[in-house]
Amino acid sequence: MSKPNKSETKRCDEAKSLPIFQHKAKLIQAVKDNVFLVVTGETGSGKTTQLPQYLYEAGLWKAGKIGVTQPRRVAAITVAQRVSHEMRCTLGKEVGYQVRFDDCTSQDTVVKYMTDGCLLREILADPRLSHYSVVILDEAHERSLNTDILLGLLKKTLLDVHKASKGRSVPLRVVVMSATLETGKLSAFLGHCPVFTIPGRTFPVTSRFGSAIGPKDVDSSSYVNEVVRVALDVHSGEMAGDILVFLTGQSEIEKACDMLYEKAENIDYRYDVQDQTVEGLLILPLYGSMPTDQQRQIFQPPPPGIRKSEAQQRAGRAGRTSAGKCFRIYTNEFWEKCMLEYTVPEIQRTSLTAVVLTLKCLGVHDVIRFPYLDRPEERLILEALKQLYQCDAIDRRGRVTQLGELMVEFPLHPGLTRALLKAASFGCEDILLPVAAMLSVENIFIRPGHPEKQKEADKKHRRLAAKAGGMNDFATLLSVFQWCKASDSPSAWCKDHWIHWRALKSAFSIETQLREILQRLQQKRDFPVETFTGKKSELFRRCLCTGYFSNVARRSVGKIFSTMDGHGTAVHVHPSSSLFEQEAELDWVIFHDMMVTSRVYLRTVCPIRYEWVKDLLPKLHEVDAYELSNIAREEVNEEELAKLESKEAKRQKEGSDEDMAKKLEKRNDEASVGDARARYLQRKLQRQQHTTTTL
DNA sequence: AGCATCCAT
Repeated sequence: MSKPNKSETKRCDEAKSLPIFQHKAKLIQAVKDNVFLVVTGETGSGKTTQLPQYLYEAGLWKAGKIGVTQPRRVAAITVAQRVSHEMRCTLGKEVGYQVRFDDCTSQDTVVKYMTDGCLLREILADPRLSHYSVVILDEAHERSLNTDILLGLLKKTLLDVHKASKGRSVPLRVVVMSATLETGKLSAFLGHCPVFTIPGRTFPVTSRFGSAIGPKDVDSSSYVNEVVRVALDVHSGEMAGDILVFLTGQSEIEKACDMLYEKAENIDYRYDVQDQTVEGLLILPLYGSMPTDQQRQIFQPPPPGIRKSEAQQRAGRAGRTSAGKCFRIYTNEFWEKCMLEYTVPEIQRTSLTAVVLTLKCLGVHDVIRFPYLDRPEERLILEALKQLYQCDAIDRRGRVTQLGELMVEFPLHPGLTRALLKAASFGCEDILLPVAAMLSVENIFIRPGHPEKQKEADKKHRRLAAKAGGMNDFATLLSVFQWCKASDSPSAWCKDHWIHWRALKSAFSIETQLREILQRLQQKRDFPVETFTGKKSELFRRCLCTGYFSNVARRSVGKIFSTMDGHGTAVHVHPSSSLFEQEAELDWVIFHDMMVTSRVYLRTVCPIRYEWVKDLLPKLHEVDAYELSNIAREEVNEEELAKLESKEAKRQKEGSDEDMAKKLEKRNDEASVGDARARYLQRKLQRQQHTTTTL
């Protein structure tokens, strides 16, 4: 008897003992009978691993692939591994996965796990998803931006029966899997589709609050210490059993592991980032191997932004095999006063520029009335539309331009893509590709907590910036990329210069990916080619200006800058910038992003000359954003439209010689008129939306 | 004079 056989049998028994197994036939029927189906069940009910297998066994794959999306890469990969194991096939054959930089699928793949972003990319190439028989959106309650967009797209495409049958012999089926809390809302959104609940066996969980973290400690960043302290208390004071600890990220997990190792070498622990409901899960078996129905214990730190709904869901994990206890490290008062009920969905708190371009490229022109599960503020949509117009991705009627069709191919913020394409048109993409990649990864500069080491790191970083020419943070990023890449030992180089090697490695992969996309697009006949006539030393910054001219700021008094986006926000150069303390020498700058902490800071900054943006700046204000979303033509009457057009003509006549800053101030009044109209339209839309969902 | 979330294409 060989070991693999034994474990396979065990795994098979495990699958049959899962709560979902008893509902197999009914589930398959429910998927077959409905275009939309919501499935809910506790973590561990087996819905993620088993449902796709049931659908496979039922033969759905013959009509097209069974696709399953996950909000996170690790989840997509590890679930695919497990399912291929359970189905006894090689990963990448019948069962595969696709995440960015890692496509483990083949011609034979019929059960495909992937990130939600990957499926969105696939829809761009094949809007009808003609290779799929069923798409399962998993973890919909997490409300990731891409899952929300997929939900809206699939609703829009499939609820329209006419469209659904067009170009497809078998209608696509959509299963949305979610935690119990969100199912009513999801069902209503999807035309009141049925909800299939997999009842889970759960045992009572008693929760108790801690004493260390109260309302005054909202910013407490050292909560890991408290977690470790409570873990050790539970370890020595409570009955035997497993302990689960929820932590916010990889670095917190590492920190906790280090501390535990220092304080209690005898504890056997491992961490596991495969769990789908948390970012990191630390498992501490207390006394060697445990019986399975041991009392389970959990405690929850208050990571910045954790919500009551998430905390409650996690506490439920303690009651999966027997009664359990949940130890929270924060006080009852903290729970009452500091924690929100739910997370604001990502779609309502992020820049929508890239998403709106994707929608437009998919033929969704009226992006304001797109069916959003939770509608983002109209202001955010209009802002995205304006930015797309400004970087030539859409024309003034809101139609995607040839350039926009090229831009959507890049996994970048459209402004950055615009700068890259400008450089490519001059044949100098080599200076922009690394910058685009470096701006796509997390901060590459390490800043240790230890004061001495911090000084040392800051010094090294300043030296790098100076060596790169100084006074241009974009150029610093380019140089760091090139130096590291050219080094004999890139990882040692990073260590020496206090640079995140992991971040740089991913910047290298991203640069390669961007280069490949660019090369593919350059084969096309309509790829823009231009000749640069200015000074060679200005080429780099001129390219950046093409993409970033909506991020222009001008120094007003002292170290205070004012943004030129019409808001006139007072901003400062971030202390990490090579332009910090050089403000007196500056006049106009462009910046990559703004960060709000004690002040509004500009991060990644570069000085420019006013002449470079002079002709571009009026574009920030000359257009009516409603028209960009195709709403003006349908909603505003003829008279209003005529008024708008004459106003626009007047603006264009104003010319650009007058002092830009003064002009922008003047427009604040005009903006308030626009706002009033925006509110009116918003109300009207809400009424319409209400009618749609209650139909 | 003073810097911080995480995930994803």
